[in-house]
Amino acid sequence: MREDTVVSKPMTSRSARRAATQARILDAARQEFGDRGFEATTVRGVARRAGVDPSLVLQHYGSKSALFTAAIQLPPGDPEEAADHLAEVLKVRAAALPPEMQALIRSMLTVPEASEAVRHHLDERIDNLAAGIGGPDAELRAAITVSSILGLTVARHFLQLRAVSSASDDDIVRVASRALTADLGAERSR
Amino acid sequence: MREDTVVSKPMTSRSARRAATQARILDAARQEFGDRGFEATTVRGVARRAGVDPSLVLQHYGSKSALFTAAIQLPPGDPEEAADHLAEVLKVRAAALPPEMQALIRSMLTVPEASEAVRHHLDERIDNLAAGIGGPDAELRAAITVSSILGLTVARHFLQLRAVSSASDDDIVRVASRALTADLGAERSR
DNA sequence: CGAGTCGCTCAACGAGTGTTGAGTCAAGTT
DNA sequence: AACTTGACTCAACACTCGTTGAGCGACTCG
Repeated sequence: MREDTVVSKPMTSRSARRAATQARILDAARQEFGDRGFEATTVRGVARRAGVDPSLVLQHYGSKSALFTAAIQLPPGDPEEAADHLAEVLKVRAAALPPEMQALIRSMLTVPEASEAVRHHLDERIDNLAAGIGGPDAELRAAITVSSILGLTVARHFLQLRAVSSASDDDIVRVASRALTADLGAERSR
Repeated sequence: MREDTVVSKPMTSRSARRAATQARILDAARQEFGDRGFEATTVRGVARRAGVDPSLVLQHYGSKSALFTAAIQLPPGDPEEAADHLAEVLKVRAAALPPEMQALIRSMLTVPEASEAVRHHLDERIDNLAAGIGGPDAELRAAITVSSILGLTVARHFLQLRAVSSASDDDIVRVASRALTADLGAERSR
């Protein structure tokens, strides 16, 4: 009910310490989910990585599923600022995806909740992009662009395809930007 | 089932019958792996779907992992004939992916063996496509094209993105072909 | 400084898993 | 017809999982 913003009590010892371990558990969960996926991740494994007893994990998050739900929450500001698809492409540059994003994508093919989250996330981006480009088949072309970025992300960060792993970051961004905007650009410049 | 046993063929009852149930088990395995992924698929579930005792599944295939290996084998002729990337795009048309392909893709993010199989499969296609288009960054551009097709496949058959699920098959093929060949086409028509 | 709160650990349960060896019974062989 | 083969089932093992309730012990507070 009430948030723990009690000024009279020292925040460093009790509540802060609990919040710290809670955050440590969440971090461990994101890494485990991101590395192994939902099914192969065990509560015991998360606890081990966090240096904590397995039961404590459930005292904090209730269940493995609830822990997963918490682990795949994306920071809210992130997707909005990237309304431009070019900025999306640039995200491929990062050597490693943000942990929550990696956890989300890793399980998107096997866990309905993750699948739905990715679907909504991408649908939103498609709408934003489609509104920007206009023209016939705007939504479909936006969907193709966004799907391509998804495929590129999977190929690079999860499958490690040779051609996209050996190439430099700059090359990927340059060539991918040109390829994915060749169709959209024609519409824009006229 | 009683009819089946009594009225069955007098030709080869022993080996042929065993081969038939082996094939039935494999089909059931492909569906289960394709629907749930490797981890969530149980030997008991496969056996139930095949109408067979769980232990028989392992008598035929040795282990769950070996069964998975058998289930994700792609027919050999298929990938060769699709050297042209345009034909690849057309594969998106199919309402449902071939069962072994679906099983393969479903687990590609969580099972190393599946991940490696997809990686090799796509690397091969990239090489074929790159050899065909030539020019600077040929391999990288081919990789982007192939990755885009992967993303489109995932978006359509696994995530069911609104824009690619609601659109007609023909529209997808038409718009996707144009988008993905816009960059390559310039090089071709030189 | 003693009482109590509370973050945390310990030990255990029940369910479900992959896997195995022995047993069953019809099909095939002599 | 008697015997053998082999496809298949039954029952069980060993293990890991998520989850739970009781208990410990350090820290907080009156």
